[in-house]
Amino acid sequence: MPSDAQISRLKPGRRTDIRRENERAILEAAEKVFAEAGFGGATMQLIADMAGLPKANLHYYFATKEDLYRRVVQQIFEIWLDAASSFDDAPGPIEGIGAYIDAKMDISRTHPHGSKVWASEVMHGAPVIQDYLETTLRDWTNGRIAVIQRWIDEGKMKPINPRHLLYLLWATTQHYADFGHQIQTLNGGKALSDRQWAEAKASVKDMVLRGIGAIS
Amino acid sequence: MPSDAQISRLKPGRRTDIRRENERAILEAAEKVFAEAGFGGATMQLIADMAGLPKANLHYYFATKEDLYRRVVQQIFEIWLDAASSFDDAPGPIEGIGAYIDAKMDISRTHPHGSKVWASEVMHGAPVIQDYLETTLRDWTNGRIAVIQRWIDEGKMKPINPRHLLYLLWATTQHYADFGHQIQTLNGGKALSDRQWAEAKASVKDMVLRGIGAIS
DNA sequence: CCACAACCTGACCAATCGGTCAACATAAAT
DNA sequence: ATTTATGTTGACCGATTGGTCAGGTTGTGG
Repeated sequence: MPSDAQISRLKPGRRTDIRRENERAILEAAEKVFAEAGFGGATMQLIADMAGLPKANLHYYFATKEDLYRRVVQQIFEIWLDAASSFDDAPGPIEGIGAYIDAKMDISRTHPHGSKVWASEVMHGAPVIQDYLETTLRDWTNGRIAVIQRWIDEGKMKPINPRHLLYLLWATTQHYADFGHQIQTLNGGKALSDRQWAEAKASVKDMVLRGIGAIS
Repeated sequence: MPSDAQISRLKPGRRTDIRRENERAILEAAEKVFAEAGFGGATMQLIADMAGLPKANLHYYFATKEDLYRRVVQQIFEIWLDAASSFDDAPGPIEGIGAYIDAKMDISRTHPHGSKVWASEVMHGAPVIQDYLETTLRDWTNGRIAVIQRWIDEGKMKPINPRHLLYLLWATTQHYADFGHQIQTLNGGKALSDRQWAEAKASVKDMVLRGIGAIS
């Protein structure tokens, strides 16, 4: 059940700002509601309440529930793609994969809702972002596999399967967002502290980098 | 959208068999529908159709949608707990964690729907299995952490953080079920073959066991 | 100041869904 | 054979939901 904390929403006078500000508030509320209730369980009324707008006003900015949902999914996808820059200009796996883990873990902490919406979307067969998987994500994946393979050829890491390394990285980093509730419960009901997050990041980096033979 | 392939359902004459067989067909259909549509998106009508029963008959065996859902979630949880036996009587991490990865990966292949339902349940804040997390799962987790710590103390693996190792194991193994659609898309739209599954299991075990210093 | 476009919203509607129920069918017990 | 408990089902209902719309308000360019 989504908490009923309302998303802050300013009321600027200028026309362009009104549109930008309302769309931002709606998207922020929608991300949270879709994450906590799923697409089918989410209601436009609840999103409207959390954004501090009447429901009819939502449909003025986003024609349908699907439109709104699609925007939320695209948002987290773009954030993840940006985080991939850490990968490119790195001299080796310690820097590249280490920075990628840092970036993905940071996103799991700052954007847990978006991560859950993405997970839910994929679990349901990616009905709205299938084309992204087949184009952008596939290209991105093949590019990183090539980079990892180069590091292997250069003897900077063991000859592991680059594809399954990527899956392990995605799975582990996103787990801290998608299964955050389970982790919190196993942490005595308390959210991970700054120190515990740092410990998590260090642990993941340590195990992964040793697992691929980049460190001993 | 769930595929409309109907669950096979026999029609035995004996009373006890009728109950058992119908409940089995309903649970099998429900697991698939809940996984593919989420709790909110699933409809009793669709589950009934897939089980080959009229909707009213569902409510004869399961009073409410929540009752049916709860049974599905408990089912996968028990399957996972059984898989943990691999952990206990192992002399060290190579055998124990290796066998655990094998078992969890096998479950991801044979019970992908159940895994997704569990993931969805946890992502939504575990509204129906919160008590399981706080009791059974917590006890189980603490028990395995103790086993791993013992292996560390005995010098059989590096002093990594046992809790985050468990999270990495859960995340990675379940990823092959929960994100199976994404993996399939990145595999040219084809489900992983037997050979590819074996490669996945070997890759995960290789990276993890080296990551914890159990192998070099 | 005026006119137009953008923005806002309460009331409403058709469709869908979880769940109920009364009537009926069948298998097992007596 | 008769009774009884269990299983089956179409029809139905109240509640909820996504989406619409007519009429109003507000900002902005001329």
